[in-house]
Amino acid sequence: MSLEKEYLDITFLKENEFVRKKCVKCGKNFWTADENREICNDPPCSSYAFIGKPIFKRSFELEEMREYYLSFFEKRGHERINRYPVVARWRDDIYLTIASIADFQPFVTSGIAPPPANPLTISQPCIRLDDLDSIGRTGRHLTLFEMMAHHAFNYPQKQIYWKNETVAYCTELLMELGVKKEEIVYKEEPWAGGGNAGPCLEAIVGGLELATLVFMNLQEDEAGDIEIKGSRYRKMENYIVDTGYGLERFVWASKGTPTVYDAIFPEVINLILKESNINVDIKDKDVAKAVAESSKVAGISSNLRGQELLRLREEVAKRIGIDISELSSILDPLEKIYALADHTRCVLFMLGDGLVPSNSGGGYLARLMIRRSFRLAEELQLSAELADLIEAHFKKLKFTFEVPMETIEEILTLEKKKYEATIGKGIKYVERILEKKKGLSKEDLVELYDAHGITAELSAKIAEQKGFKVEVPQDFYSELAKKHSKAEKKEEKKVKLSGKYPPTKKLYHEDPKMFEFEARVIGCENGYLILDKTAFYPESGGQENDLGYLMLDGKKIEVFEVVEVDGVVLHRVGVELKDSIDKTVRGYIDAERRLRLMRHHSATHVLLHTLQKMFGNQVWQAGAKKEEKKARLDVTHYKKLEENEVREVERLANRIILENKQIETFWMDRIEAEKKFGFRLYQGGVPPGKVIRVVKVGENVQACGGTHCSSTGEIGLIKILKVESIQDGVLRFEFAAGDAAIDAIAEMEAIIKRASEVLRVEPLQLPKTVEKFFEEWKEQKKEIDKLKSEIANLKAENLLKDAETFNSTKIVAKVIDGSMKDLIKLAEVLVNKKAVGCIMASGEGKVYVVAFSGANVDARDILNAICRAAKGSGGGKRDIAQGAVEKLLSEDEIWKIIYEVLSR
RNA sequence: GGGCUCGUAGCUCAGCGGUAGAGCGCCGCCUUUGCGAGGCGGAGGCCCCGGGUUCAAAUCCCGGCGAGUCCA
Repeated sequence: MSLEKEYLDITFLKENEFVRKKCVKCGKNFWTADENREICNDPPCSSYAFIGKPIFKRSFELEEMREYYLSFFEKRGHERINRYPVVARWRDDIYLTIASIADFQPFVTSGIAPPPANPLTISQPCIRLDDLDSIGRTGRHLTLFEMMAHHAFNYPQKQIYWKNETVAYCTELLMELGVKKEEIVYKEEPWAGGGNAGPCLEAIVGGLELATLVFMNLQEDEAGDIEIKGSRYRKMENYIVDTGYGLERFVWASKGTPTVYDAIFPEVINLILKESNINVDIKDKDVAKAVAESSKVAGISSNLRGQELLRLREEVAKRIGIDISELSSILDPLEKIYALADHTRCVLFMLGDGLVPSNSGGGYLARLMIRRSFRLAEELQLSAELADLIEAHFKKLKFTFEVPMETIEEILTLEKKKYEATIGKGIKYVERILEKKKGLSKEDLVELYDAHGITAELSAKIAEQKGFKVEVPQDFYSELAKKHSKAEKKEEKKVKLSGKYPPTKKLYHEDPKMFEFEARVIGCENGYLILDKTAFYPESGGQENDLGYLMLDGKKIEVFEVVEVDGVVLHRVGVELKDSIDKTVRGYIDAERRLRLMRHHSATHVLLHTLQKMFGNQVWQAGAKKEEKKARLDVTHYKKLEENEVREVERLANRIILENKQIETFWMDRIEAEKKFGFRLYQGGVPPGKVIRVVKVGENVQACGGTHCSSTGEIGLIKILKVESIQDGVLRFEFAAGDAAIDAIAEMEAIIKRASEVLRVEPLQLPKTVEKFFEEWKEQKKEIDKLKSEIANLKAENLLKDAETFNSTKIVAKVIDGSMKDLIKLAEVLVNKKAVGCIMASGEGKVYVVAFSGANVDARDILNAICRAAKGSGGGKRDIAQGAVEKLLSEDEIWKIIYEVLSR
């Protein structure tokens, strides 16, 4: 089955003289009200017609256009929704918000949770980093763009609107903006992404795709009967209107500027021009023409890398009749300016929404963009700081961000320091390789980039400055890709249930201090017992599961593990109890353990709140675990804490405990909760469902399914045990609360006590004493070394006195007491005195041998001869060789062997 | 989340199974009216930690800790 017929029932198109045609160039279907149109108008079938000739009746600034759009749909019954953050914290499959529909995946689109409004309209800032190389070059690519959208979520029992209305709205909007009906083309292009798919119409005007109207009604299913782009899909029960109108493109189309960049942030472009050493006048007619032609040509090309880019330039040069090198001298710097203007806007949203730069995870994407910006700024010899550009964007955009400009500036300052350190180190490294190898191989370039962050281009530049010719190979980046292609993904193991069970009633939510309960057995599978209700807390939200036992028919059954699968709580008992179904059991929970876990859970909320209060909104929970003995909390933050800051955190957290604030838990409509408390609710991830459980600890509010104390006083105290950075930008706090804190402190005390007992000093004197001992130990070691050298000298003199002479060389053959080190020291002295010989010493169950030669014989030959005679092995260098043997030889025997070697 | 690189003197690093090194910095002496510089000498090392292999480990292998970097 195909999607072909999906387009035929859009009566609006037929009623408004739109007819379906097949593009004579690409062969794809499109709808047009222009009876003479033969091509779909989508590049490459045609090229931009709006540059220099705006397609709307007036020009719009970003905020005007956004407001125009949102109020257009508001007037037509849509509720306006505030934007979501660009950091997609409610998703575990993507780091960044890539589309407006991403706001509502997966719970709203799958029907588990209702949408915040229906229908709704939104202008959602989105970040896409897949076309990084194209940014600035194509005139249309942006890393950050706003996707204006209206969405309608239809369910079998409740339909809002579907294809007809959607196409009608789009047509009305465009016509209201001054586009003639005949200029609009709706191109059929099936859409797929994120596990969903559906028919889609692309709205194209003047060769520019302005909007995408997706009718999402399919979901991925191997057994599905519809195939799109290689995957199989089946119909969904609910169906969703997912539209995407490119705000920046609308503004571009309204202005008809050479590039989208000129249309949306001319202020920043001008600022860069002013602060850099580029003397290209973008207002100059020839320059504008070159840029406009470049955009047009790029508009009809999809792939823009390497060779393709060169061909694009040739084409542009031919069209406007200038030399390609002249064209490049205009476009090269301009493209960098555009890219920098784009990148800094993206960085503003990333950091503003609380992303902390890091060397891995989502934070890496922020660092990637920041470093690219630094590189561009360097190439443009920009005198302004990145923060200046970001502030210019900030002032223009008038958006509100969670993280203030001062913090963004501080982060950028730190990032610059790190970047400069990396480059500085890298340059030295390149120079060292050049020194050694007199050139750079492809492998060197790959390693320099992969392990040291030095781009191949920079390496080549440094090499050139040192007088070496290095070419960056064409397949450089594919070589890299090869290195990285090995990644594998682990499947999370989940218990599979064969039967169907109703969701378990969770008694632990009703009363977190219920440690005994009665319930009915409703199932038993693979050693897991299923009850109709339970007070056993299953492992979730980083809180470990409860332990305890069940009483069934007077027998005690231990519960080893508790897990939750799709709302059903499973008690692992390790035995099959098929005949227990419908029987009543009584459950007993290990109360001490649960209380400790509860204290740790509440303490985690207190600690997180304290950190956010102290360090700002970029602090987000990045993971947490609550165990019986201790808990840990990972948070994002851009710098390491000083010892006194850790103390302060501990002090403030404990103050909240002293204030004995109330801890409330309640269920709340998720939309209402989001509106009231914002996305900061979702520190520990996003729970599914229409209503969510909210935990309020003092001022701190979080969505959380865990068990909690009833007031902060019950936590007792919080003791921070350790703060470490598990990766750049993520701090891990290990701490203990209540009893566990007392235990942890006692443990530390015991260690100190033991140490002070050994050293026989008061704990207060420990640091001083240890330092003193360490210093003394080092000094004594040096003294021993010195004495040993002196002894070696004396011994050597004695040995030489007694030594026999052979061919005017002193021969030493001796058995002494001493360690391997002593023997080698002695050998060193004797070699300097031009002696030849071999010394043996027995120790630790084996016999050490050292042979040495200060004359015309190889010490290794002597050693080998000894080893053969005394059963052993060894090796070394020409003047000193050492080894170990089984048998201690007599001095006569040694002498004889040396004599034999010398006589050869 | 996955991969890679690196932890040696105060700093920058070399050594990569067999005697722990260089440059800069530091200290002393000589030279110089002084500064700069030069000459001679010297101090300064748990070779990140723990285990293994080996006659022998800074060096090889495994684990940990720390730093850096690339990719998704």
